[in-house]
Amino acid sequence: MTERTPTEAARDIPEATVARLPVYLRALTSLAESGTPTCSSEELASAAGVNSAKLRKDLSYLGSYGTRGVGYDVEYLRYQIAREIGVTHDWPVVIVGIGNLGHALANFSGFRSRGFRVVALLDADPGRHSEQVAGIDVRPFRDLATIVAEQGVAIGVISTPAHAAQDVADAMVAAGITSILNFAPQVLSVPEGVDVRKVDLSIELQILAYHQQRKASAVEGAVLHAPGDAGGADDLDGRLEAPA
Amino acid sequence: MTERTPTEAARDIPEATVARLPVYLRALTSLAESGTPTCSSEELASAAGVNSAKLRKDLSYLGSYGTRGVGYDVEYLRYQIAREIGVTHDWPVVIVGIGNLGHALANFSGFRSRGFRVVALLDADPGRHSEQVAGIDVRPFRDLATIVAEQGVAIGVISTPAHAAQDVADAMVAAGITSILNFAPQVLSVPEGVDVRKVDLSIELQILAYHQQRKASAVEGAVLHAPGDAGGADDLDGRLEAPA
DNA sequence: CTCGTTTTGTTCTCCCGTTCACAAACTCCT
DNA sequence: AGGAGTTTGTGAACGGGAGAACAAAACGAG
Repeated sequence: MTERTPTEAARDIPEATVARLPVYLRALTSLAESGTPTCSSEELASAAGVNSAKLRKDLSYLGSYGTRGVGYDVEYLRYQIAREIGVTHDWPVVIVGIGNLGHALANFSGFRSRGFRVVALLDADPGRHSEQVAGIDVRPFRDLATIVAEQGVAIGVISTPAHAAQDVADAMVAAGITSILNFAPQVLSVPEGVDVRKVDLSIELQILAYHQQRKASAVEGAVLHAPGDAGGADDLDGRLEAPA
Repeated sequence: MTERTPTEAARDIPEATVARLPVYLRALTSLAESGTPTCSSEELASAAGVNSAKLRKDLSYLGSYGTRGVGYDVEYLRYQIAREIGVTHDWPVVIVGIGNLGHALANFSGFRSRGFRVVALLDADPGRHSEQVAGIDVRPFRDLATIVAEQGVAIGVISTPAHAAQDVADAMVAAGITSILNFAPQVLSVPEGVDVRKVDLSIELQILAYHQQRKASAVEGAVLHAPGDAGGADDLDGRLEAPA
């Protein structure tokens, strides 16, 4: 790996590893707060809820930041991970769609403390433009392009109802945003080069329900529910909207 | 495998497939609403944002519900998937931690419309017990066991601050809940047989930030930021809490 | 200085998931 | 009835990630 400079880091970190780095970061932060100066891969792994072999392999993609026979320096490793995933920068973020979820997101302290700064809250509904949420004025959605350009925003959060999400995404892309976090239950189509991550509350519950159903039927051995409810699909109204 | 009954379905559906079934379900619901009677794997795949080969393979785990040369009957397939993941049942759910996020979750119409019924909102703070959220009274956290037993609750949602999450999880497990959806930024330890899924808002943003950082440095070729900010870790205050 | 202990970093193997490619099966048209 | 055109379902190749296992490296005791 031939000595890489601090700014240009390892070329290819596996996606699965990238997804775990923030977890390690949090565990390290917690260790640092409790005054622990160093930790072994075993300790850190258990704090992060993963296998220690996996942890060591993940960290090895970043470089050799540990000391054999000793472990990892908590502060040092924390900084290395933070730098790698970019939370030492300041990331301006816009949130579009200030319903219940948008409210919660705007107030979420976890964003601020991780280097994410909410620079604007946008909503298409003029009725909301008088509000202030988390000390930030709610502004008209059409101001998006201006704000993005002025503040150099690269990351946008969508917390609108599903039917509005694609339009918002299009506007974000047009304004120059290249990373989108989508909370609306809607598949977004975006051009090449734009990253979208989706968080879908009801999907997570449905996955749990699937496993729960299996656990239940494994136990009771298919005793209870009558199978023949052919009209069972009717209780699906099918509507799924993010909070208004 | 030798004619399985409706209730006890295919034995082993891959986890990755399970996670996509709700997406297919939503796409099918949308197609049904627009009056489409049948669809090809290509159409459904594009509506769901996946590859058509993957879609067909996923569906093949459920059975042969399509017709070669024709496609899938939208209503029929929708019901089959709904039954498979269990959303034809009614799932009572409790939400613990009625802060900003808990509010948003309680109001989220996507839960109700998918067969999830919020039977109780719980919070440890007595100050909230006078409130009503989404037409449901907020009740004391200590009522958890009673409610779970009376209503047959199997699924619990945690939207408390991180420091309370483990205690809540323990109480849920003790009360008989075996599926937990955790929004608190905290690794939960639970006994064998209990499923936990976590949704972590700030982790998603950090993953985006990582890729964004790489995009940026790929473009500007490491021109701008001065590397030598050794104190860079300081702007991480490290606190991460769910909305109070 | 040397040996034993601890813990990292890495290699190797296995498994899961994705994708390709094609045969089987169905419809429609003549 | 038969053939052309479609579309599903699946076998097989491929790639990436998980976990075990071990060699390399650091520390400490004597």
